Amino acid sequence: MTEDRERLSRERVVEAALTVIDESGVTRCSMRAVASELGVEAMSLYHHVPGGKAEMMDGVVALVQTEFVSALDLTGDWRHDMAMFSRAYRATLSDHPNVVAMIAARPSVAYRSSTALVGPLFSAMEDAGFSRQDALRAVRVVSRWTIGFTMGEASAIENSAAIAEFDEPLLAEVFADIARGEDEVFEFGLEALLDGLEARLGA
Amino acid sequence: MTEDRERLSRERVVEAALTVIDESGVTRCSMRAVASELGVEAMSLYHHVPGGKAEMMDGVVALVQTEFVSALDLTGDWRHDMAMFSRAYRATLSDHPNVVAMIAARPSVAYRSSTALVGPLFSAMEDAGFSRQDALRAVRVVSRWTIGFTMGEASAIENSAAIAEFDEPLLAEVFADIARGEDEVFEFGLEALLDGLEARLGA
DNA sequence: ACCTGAACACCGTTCAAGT
DNA sequence: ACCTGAACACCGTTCAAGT
Repeated sequence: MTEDRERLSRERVVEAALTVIDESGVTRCSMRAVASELGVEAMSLYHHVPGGKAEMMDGVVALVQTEFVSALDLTGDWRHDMAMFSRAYRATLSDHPNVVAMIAARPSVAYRSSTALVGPLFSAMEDAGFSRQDALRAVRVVSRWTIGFTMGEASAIENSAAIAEFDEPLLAEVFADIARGEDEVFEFGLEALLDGLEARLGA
Repeated sequence: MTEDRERLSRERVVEAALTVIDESGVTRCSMRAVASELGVEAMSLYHHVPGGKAEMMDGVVALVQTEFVSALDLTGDWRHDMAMFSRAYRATLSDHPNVVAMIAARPSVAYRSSTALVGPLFSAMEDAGFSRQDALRAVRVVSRWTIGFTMGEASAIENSAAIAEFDEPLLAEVFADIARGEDEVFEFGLEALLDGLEARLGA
């Protein structure tokens, strides 16, 4: 009881929003629901998140992004670091599947929370011989590949109930492949992409 | 006036929803707004879209997907067809930027509307020497890469107002690169990915 | 300074009633 | 068969009022 009476803060509001999203989905994350999670009235939130719901949701994206970036342990080897970035990103997003779509829709918020990653990754790539421009492109390509992949993954798992009901044999095969698990396909795509990027080193 | 009195149908409801989404965004696409677009009351829609808003939104995804798939002109050369698929997908999604996130969140609906594409593409890849499993994986990897890329693109353009306000020099550079246009980065990523996939032909 | 009650203009959806 | 008015249980947000 006394814990609920703890002082409200921007941080606590955003954390409560993430909790609601993880447990009940983005749709259910209303100002009223977040307030109730904190044992408070909806209107109280606006004192700590003046921008309203939009700012609160941006805060959730930044929180998840920061969590993941600060846990990275970069080595300076571009290919290793890029793969680790992609795998760790996917792992974090798997912990918060309902946040993936929010991140995908807010690239500027996501980039803003990723300075600690982007800098060292650029350096590693330029040290390896990539041009500045190709390093920029590569980071963007791998980020989006990872988000795109994980987003499909989050939705596919959610929709697995629909998998069985295909009479079209090819689609049934596609969905059976999805049901088998995504790890192999993720590694397949990641390696293909990194191979393709590495080939650009010669040119 | 008389046009507005035209008989309602599932097709007209879904088309009206797409119009509202294209013009005003997903958020504004309420049952009431779609009904108003058709000169009708919200409750009338339920007679043609019994599943309510969810079914209507699924219908919008299927409509956009079908539009794009039926316009494809496949050649049987896997690399050419895969590139064309990705480019055409991106082009269609650029015409409906507000629909991208909806598609990304409904992979099963999207696949269901893509039979005409998936079949020939598999054949072309198997003819070229890919295993069935690698063909499956490749299609999924390229689909998701394209969706992930286009989704970031749609959001980045929307958020371009935020580009200028970076004091962090690296992020400013990233956003300047984004502002320069995405075509080059798209082609860079697509070619890298296809190169990586082609390399799997040897293994 | 921080929290809140009441109110406003919206939602999706149900259901009984109209034609 | 098709359309609709009224109603229900929700939204985000404002604003004046409380402490």
